[in-house]
Amino acid sequence: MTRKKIKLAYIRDDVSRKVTFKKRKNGLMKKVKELSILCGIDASAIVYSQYDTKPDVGSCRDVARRIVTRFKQMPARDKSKNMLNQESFLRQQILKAEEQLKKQIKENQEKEIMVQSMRGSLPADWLQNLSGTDLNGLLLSIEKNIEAIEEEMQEA
Amino acid sequence: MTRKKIKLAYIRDDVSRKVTFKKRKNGLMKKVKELSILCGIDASAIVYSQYDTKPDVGSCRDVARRIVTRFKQMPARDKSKNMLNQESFLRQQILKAEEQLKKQIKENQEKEIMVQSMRGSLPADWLQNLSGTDLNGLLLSIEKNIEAIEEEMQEA
DNA sequence: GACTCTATCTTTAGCAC
DNA sequence: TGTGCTAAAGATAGAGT
Repeated sequence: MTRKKIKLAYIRDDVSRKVTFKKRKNGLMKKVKELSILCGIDASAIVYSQYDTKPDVGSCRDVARRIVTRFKQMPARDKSKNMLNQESFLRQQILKAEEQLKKQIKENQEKEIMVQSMRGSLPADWLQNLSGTDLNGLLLSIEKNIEAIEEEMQEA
Repeated sequence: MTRKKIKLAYIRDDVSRKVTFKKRKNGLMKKVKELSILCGIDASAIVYSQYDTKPDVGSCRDVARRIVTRFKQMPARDKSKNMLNQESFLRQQILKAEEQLKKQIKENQEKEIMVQSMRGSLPADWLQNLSGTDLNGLLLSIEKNIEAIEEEMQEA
């Protein structure tokens, strides 16, 4: 039995790539969950792949559980007090965020067109996975990567 | 030296929580990168925390590199052909996604109000971290968790 | 394919500086 | 705060079922 370490490079063999993907995706989601619990923070991982129809999002149920637990533990009067104070503040913040979001989408039109073009070089099976819901996440990840992509294009 | 295993629970001690956070965040980002490279897929992790002003996003430069590499390797005629075909298709998809996004935001107003209220039970330092940019991500993560939160609330 | 097993590799908790 | 160390805990590659 040779259980050696593998090189950090694209796995050519289809079977072992898929097996590795499944194992490591599980491992990653576990790590996300652990980090979230241990440090009391919100963390999530998003994995787009040919192997799943939808992008797999490791969000942590325990985050929700923690929020609700704290809410239940609060005395009733503090609950309503807190609710009212925070609500107006957060309402404004969310409205502001929505405006920014729309503005950002508009401003990114040109960039998106460029990215769309580049996506022409992706495997066809990737494109088949693009459903309406997937695309929101796709836009997010493209946005995150867009600076790196632009740098790479400079060198071309 | 006692290097024992730790329980999977919130670390009370401020110092060791922060140290653990830093170490594990690095580990997580490394894992994301490895999965992405080994399996040729797009993966990213988002970590919101008190320790960083902005949410830390582990997107993979190598994803961008791979896209551009494939693009450069393509014969010129295929490039333009591919660009045109994909562009119109993806343009439509993106427009559709934008509409859905706006609609979704509107529909989620009620849910958001409930979540805002629940956020009243969060530590004050979380709230201080809410900048305009953070909120987009926050909305995303709340959206991901909202079903879990609602289930928890049923039991309350 | 989806499990199990386990030798080996990798991550990290607890310290020390 | 940051960096380094190391033993133990944990993840996983390869193989078998």
